[in-house]
Amino acid sequence: MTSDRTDSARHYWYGDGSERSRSIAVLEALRGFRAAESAQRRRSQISLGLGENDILAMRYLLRANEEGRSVGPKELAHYLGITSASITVLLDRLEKADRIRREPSPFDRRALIIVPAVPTDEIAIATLGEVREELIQVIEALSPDDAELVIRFLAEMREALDQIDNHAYANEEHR
Amino acid sequence: MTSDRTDSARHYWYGDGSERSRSIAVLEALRGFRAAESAQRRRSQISLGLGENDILAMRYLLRANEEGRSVGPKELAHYLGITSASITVLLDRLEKADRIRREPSPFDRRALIIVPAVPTDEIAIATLGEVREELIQVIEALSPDDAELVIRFLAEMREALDQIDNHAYANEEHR
DNA sequence: GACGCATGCCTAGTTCATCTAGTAACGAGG
DNA sequence: CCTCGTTACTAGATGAACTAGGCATGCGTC
Repeated sequence: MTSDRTDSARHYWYGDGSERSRSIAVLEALRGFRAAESAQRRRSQISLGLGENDILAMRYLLRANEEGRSVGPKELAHYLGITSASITVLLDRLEKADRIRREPSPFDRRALIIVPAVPTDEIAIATLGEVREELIQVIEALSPDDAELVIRFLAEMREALDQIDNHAYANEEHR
Repeated sequence: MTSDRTDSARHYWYGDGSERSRSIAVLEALRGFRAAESAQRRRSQISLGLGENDILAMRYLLRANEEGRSVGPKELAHYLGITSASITVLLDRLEKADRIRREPSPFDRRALIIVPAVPTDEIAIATLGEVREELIQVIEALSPDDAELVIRFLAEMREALDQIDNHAYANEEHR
């Protein structure tokens, strides 16, 4: 296994106007946003008693459910990037809180399918959960076209991330 | 086994064209990106042995250092949104790994200043660290103006987040 | 100068979500 | 039947955060 990978294009520091330096500036901005967001999340003590991964899991499940697709623990674990042991505990939590049910898979008696036990609107709640007006204002300052651009950019970044290690559940089809 | 991938069926239940729904779509996109990013981070086991907050801390320190500003544990803790107890442990880790030194503050003998003990280039490494070409490609597909827009948007979101709970350290490093 | 209170960092002990390792049941193939 | 890989779970350990409290120093007041 070639475990190197840090050898690629390591041109140090920016300041010029190259594409590379623009890319780094964008990555910096993303990371800065992430830092601020998780700091804010910690400061406000995660209101709903739902952890980060719990919310992400519910979003994934509800969306899959809307598409008529069923999801098992393994797929969910891979999506979240956690191990099979962790997903079991996570599902225990969600099941105890009556947010999901575990049902036997009709095709494979070892496997489960996870059925969300809350209305789809809950996605909105989970998404909005702790949204502050301050953020909404920043977003609404964007023109519709700009908002569209931001959304598309983030979605493409997400897909790129998903494809980095993920050969099992994401067929490529590069957009 | 081969479960279909759901590609962008981004039809939301709130599919009107209102400003509110645009805002929610943007928040969704941000959260989706975050999900993918942290999953990816976990999958690739955080190459450097540095945790998330450790990297953010080093970035903050190195940048402050470049600006000729010195940072103490308290400020850093507030930036990361963690407690003073946690920052002590974090600094212990970084100091043991020879990434920082603790030096007495010349002004206040109770206080410390934290001096990064690695070259500034390390910012680039910390930023690029696990960056894959896939992401760079997405970013480079943006026009310069669009990249500018994305950066500005993310910076404004970060500021909004900082201001939600944060009245103390409103230092801005926005360049 | 000596007191009281505030501040900055650290220590001790706990909690919580993750991990690794190992187990039981099932599916597919010889 | 056996064997091997897969799926979900259990048990115990780890690590990074938290709360509560301790010491030293700084600063205002007498």
